[in-house]
Amino acid sequence: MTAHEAAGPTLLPANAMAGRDDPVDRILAAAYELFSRRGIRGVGVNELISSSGVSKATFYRHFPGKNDLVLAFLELRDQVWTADLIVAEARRRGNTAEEQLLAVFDVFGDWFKRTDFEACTFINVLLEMGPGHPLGQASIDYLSKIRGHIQALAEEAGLDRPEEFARSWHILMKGSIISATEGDTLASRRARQMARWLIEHHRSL
Amino acid sequence: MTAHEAAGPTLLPANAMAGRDDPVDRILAAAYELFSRRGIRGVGVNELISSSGVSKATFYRHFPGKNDLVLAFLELRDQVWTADLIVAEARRRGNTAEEQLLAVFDVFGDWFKRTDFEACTFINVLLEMGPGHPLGQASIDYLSKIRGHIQALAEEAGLDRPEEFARSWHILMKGSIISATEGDTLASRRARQMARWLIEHHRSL
DNA sequence: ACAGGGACAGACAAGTCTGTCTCCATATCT
DNA sequence: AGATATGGAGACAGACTTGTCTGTCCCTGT
Repeated sequence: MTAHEAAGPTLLPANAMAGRDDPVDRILAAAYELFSRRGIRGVGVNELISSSGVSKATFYRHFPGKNDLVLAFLELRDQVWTADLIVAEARRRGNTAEEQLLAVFDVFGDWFKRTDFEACTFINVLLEMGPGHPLGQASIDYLSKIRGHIQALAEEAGLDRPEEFARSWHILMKGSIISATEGDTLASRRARQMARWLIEHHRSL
Repeated sequence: MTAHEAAGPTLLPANAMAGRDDPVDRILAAAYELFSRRGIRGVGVNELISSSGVSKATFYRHFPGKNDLVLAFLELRDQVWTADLIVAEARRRGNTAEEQLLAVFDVFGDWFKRTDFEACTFINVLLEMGPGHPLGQASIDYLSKIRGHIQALAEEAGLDRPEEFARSWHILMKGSIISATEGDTLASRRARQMARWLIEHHRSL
């Protein structure tokens, strides 16, 4: 076991991590790029290491297996895509909580138009591996985390039954993503319209 | 074997276990069973032939390659699942065209509760292979065929802008399927509620 | 009766995958 | 300086994958 944490604080000089690129970062960057675009089974370890300029031994020193890298990738995707790209951007675009909710589909609209649009990683992995697989389960957890963001916004907006609201809302999000993958770049507008009706019915009670 | 043909309306075609003589039928039956449950890349040719009791030479005599079998499987799935299990059943359950439209989500509700629920094959293959792959394109075609059924019902119901209606409706169908894959068996009810609002807004010209 | 086609069985080729291993260079710590 | 840890490059193993090929059997048409 690589036991180097037993030493005191900052026994490693600062230039050790400042000078070169961390191999873990390079691996994760390559994993994000390749897994997002071509799925899990569509990318092999050999391509992963050659694409990140890391040796195979180094790869397996930092990750016990491919599955562990996928788990790290999903975590990274949750931070980069879910939190920073979707939720934070939607909160930035709207003033009220309701506006921020609807802005999710405006962000989707821009996202759908991107040439490198690659659908939702968590849905992809869930369907690719199945709900029984550990990676499928992890994807389900991250999807429910997305639903948690929606539920939080619904509570801020004072909407009725926020958990049920978030589940219905999530149906619109996922459905529009699949439709966009089919080529319907206007799916975000259709989902946004239905989302507005959903808000109205959770407002009056 | 997986004993699930004993319970009620099975997802398998009636001749799945029957055509004991024709090798093509056996291959297609095994393909339907395995591809539906574990995806395309999750099932190899060797398992396919051993599961159907057909020799490898026989397999390749009838299908030039695995892709051709997948195309035949998608066609079979369109007939068995889309046409017979969903559309025909929904039309049977409702009296008016509007009732038949809403009945789609009632059929979904029963389908979601099945233990062998395996999500929508066309979505699975589309996300697994990508929109650029021939199999992904074929899946897109079959998905648009499903949308055609919805559009036809919308026209029978005299709804406004039936093509746009069908696209929005399809978002609800696909989104609820993903949610059901995550474990939300009540996704059909949520989608049905939103579907009702969609009908109302396409009724008033 | 006999020839031929279809099907079964399985070896085999060529390539893929994940994961382990060795060899060597380099950089830091004692 | 010597010891230790980390990195790159790549050979290697074993288990896959798709697809081809060689046999042997059986069933059917003439």
